[in-house]
Amino acid sequence: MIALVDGNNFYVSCEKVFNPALDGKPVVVLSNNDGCVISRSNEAKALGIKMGEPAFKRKEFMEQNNVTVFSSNYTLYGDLSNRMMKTLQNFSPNVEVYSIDEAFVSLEGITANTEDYAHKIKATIHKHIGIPVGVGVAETKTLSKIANKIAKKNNGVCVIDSETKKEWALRNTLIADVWGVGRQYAKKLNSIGIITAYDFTKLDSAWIRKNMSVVGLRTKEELLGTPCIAMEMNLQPKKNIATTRAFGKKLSDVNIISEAVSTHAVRCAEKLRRQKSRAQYITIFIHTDPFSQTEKYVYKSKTLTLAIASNNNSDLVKYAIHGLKELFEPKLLYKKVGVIVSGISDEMQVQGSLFEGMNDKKRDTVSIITDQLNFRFGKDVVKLAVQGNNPDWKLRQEKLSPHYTTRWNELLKVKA
DNA sequence: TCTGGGGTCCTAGGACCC
DNA sequence: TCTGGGGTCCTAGGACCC
Repeated sequence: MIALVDGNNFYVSCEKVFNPALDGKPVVVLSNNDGCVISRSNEAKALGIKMGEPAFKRKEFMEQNNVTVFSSNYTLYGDLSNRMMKTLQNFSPNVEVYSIDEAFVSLEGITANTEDYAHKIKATIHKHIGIPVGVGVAETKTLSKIANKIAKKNNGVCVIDSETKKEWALRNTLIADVWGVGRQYAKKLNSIGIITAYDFTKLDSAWIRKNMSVVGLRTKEELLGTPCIAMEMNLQPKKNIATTRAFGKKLSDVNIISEAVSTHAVRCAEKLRRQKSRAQYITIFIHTDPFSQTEKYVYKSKTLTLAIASNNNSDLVKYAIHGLKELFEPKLLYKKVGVIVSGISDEMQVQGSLFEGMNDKKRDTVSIITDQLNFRFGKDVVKLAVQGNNPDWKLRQEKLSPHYTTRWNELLKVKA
């Protein structure tokens, strides 16, 4: 059996850990740049605030209804997530961290009563981290996702361990809510009369193969109880790494945009070094405001091949700036730039270049020491001059909560 | 005025090889 | 006049996930 443990309204729940007075009140967390609503408390959902809604459209409504609003604080959520995953590892040696707020936990070899065990997991996470979770248990990942959804409507735990329960669960789950079935497939399936997960398990496999590829076929088998999606316990290195941000305000100055691009490139380099990889390609993209009524939308991108795969700051920045200069058109008002690195290989296995020799060890050392200093003293304490200091491209984060668990000077103060 | 930021996998079709 | 049969690699686009 596999348990899916999933934090309820995760980002909002993280904020509530340090603001217990918010319990029972409407709370939302916004995306970067305070753009869209990306996490809502149950009370906020009840008010009709939708996932992904632009915050500015709901500003007045949220003020009138005393909704507490937070900018996203990924440092905090990431830290609480790590703690949650560590706690889960006490329950099973086989934990797959699936996303920031959920994990699959293999219950293979656990002899305790499944229902009791699931309740114990839920209670322990709540006690240790302060986050409410739902636990869904079933034979396959796809079924445990369904169990988890049912759990959240009940007391937080749902175990599907018999044919009767399975059929009930499948009959009471819309096909659109099944893991692996998105909007497009749901529409197509509904149009031929497939409404529930149960209907889908009765659908002809050849039709599924033809219209939804092998991925759809796996979903059908998983719903029937045959595992097709394995547990993946080891963190796999990323095949693509991206750092992209919308600007705090629209920009047309290439020098300021260069600061943003080079900082994004450095972030990508840091992510590469963290997973001990190097990248062979770098893509730079830039675009204007896609929502603008008055200006035309312009999107451009450029992919460059590095002479030698690299993960050091100055290499990636050099290529990124080069790419930007090729894309940049004066007089346009830009809204966002991004850097994506790909062609990722192991740090230790680098193909040298016929013309440029091997990697420059000195520059790699500089990057490593920069990492150490920045980890100890704070992000970008040591940086390249081109990264600059102009605030215009930086995110809007007007409602940011403190970094309660990761910065000494932002620790919660308690009066006793 | 104000609309996020990451990822993965699969397939078809074209270009190429013998 | 007749024009096979087997592969691989790459890319763009489309679907999905959080």
